[in-house]
Amino acid sequence: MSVTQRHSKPAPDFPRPYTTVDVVIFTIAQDRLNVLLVQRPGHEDDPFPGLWALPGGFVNVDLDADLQACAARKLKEKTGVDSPYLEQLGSWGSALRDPRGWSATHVYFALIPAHELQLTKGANAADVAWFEVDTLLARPTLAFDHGCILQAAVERLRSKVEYTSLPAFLLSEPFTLPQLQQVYETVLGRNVDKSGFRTRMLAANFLIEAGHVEGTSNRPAMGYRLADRSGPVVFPRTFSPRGH
Amino acid sequence: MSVTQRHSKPAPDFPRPYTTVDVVIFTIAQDRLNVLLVQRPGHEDDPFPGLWALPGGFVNVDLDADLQACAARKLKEKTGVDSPYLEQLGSWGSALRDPRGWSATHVYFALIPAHELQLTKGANAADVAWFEVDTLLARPTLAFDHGCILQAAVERLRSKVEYTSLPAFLLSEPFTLPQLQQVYETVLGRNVDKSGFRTRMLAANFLIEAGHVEGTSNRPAMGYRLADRSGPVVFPRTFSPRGH
DNA sequence: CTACTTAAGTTGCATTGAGCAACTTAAGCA
DNA sequence: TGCTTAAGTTGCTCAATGCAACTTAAGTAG
Repeated sequence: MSVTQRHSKPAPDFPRPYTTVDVVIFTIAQDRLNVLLVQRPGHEDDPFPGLWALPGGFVNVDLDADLQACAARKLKEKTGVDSPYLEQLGSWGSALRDPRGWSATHVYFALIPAHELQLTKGANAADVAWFEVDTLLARPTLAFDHGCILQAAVERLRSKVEYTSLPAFLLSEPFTLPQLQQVYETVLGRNVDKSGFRTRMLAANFLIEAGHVEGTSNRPAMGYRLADRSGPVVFPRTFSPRGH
Repeated sequence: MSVTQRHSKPAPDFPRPYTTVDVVIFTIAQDRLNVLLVQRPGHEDDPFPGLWALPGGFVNVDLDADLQACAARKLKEKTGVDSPYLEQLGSWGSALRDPRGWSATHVYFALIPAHELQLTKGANAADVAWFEVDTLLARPTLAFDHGCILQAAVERLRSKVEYTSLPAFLLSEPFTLPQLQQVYETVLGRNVDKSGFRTRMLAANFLIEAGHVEGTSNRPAMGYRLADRSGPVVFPRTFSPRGH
């Protein structure tokens, strides 16, 4: 089915920029923040041949009802994941970012639990891989302006982690408070106090107890699920208000 | 001069959505938050004839080096203001938001000091006017999805006001701390404590003393300028962390 | 069966910033 | 000279954080 419609009077026919959507897909693996990248085809006349890039592509006016749906489609194509946390990051558009001409990309970022996906055997599965974010930021050699975009995404994620429950979307349910704390510390890049952390999380009232989870060889921890998977809760204060 | 360039191999020629930029321009007038709107032409075959809309329009690939420059151009055309605070809000794109076809708009929001502009005698000056934000939000009858966009802009502004120095960009320099507090209270829609407010503002270290400002008939207040007009500072805590 | 280890979870205290309210200061004006 | 007004300060209470020590519940080894 098509989502296009009959036009009324067409708009004045300026040359139109390319319209694309890219997705910054984060996960945690081995206590590191990782991002999914796709290798561009090696043909000489493609832009940035062989370089790694964020998954994305042109908006398809026949398939995509809106930008968010387009981002969800691209995410599903690359990861098989269906409805993760998906938030708009912003848009980047200029005359020079794509050698083929004026283009604007609408960027979303997604959080998916580690191990919740198998990189699909579909279309171009071989060209898809996880990369450690810190490594990428140290030597950004991505296609287009995707290095800048990744940096902006990481900054947004780090800043929201200071005062929201976002990191919970990086864990599969049920998860324990120590696991959640570990994710916070990984993303923030510093340790947080255990007792304060627990007080805040439980006071924010977004966790539902889900029975004990067996540990390896010590006291079992309480498991939790999210009361509402549609979005994070906002804490009244940031972590470490005194500035670390 | 043109900002376009010679294409390398053209991209696969999908039908391209329309690409537009809209600007939500805020100011304070009579202790109310106001936004600038433009009345659409009355021709029957234009979309939303006669309705009020956010200022904006199609990206011009020959004039606009990038999206932010396009927003700055549109702002200058409507207000004559040159370099106010300008921040990207996000993008809205779908098959149905414009009856002419699939379109995506990149939205910016601007803060300009009250009285710093004269609505230009230029092009369509007669069709430009300020509207009280609270009134508009109560009965949203704007063109396209501009009602939703305005609501998102107000939410973003209110939320950032809780923990940044953004409201300072709504005042012309030099301004006093009581004036700044008044702007905070207007945007937040509630009163804040005087002594706490002053402590926070001065501790954040973004204000530079600029001599006393004469009052009407009472103790004169210290005037201040911004140390850095490129962006707001972020406070370590929000206002009223105990939740009002 | 008991003691040791590990990690989960709790408790107690000093510190700090917010909230509130009263107070002092510096101007104009009658 | 004293009143009015608004700017700016001071002091107290309260609650959340930061830090550190403590208790609890499991597995495991002798």
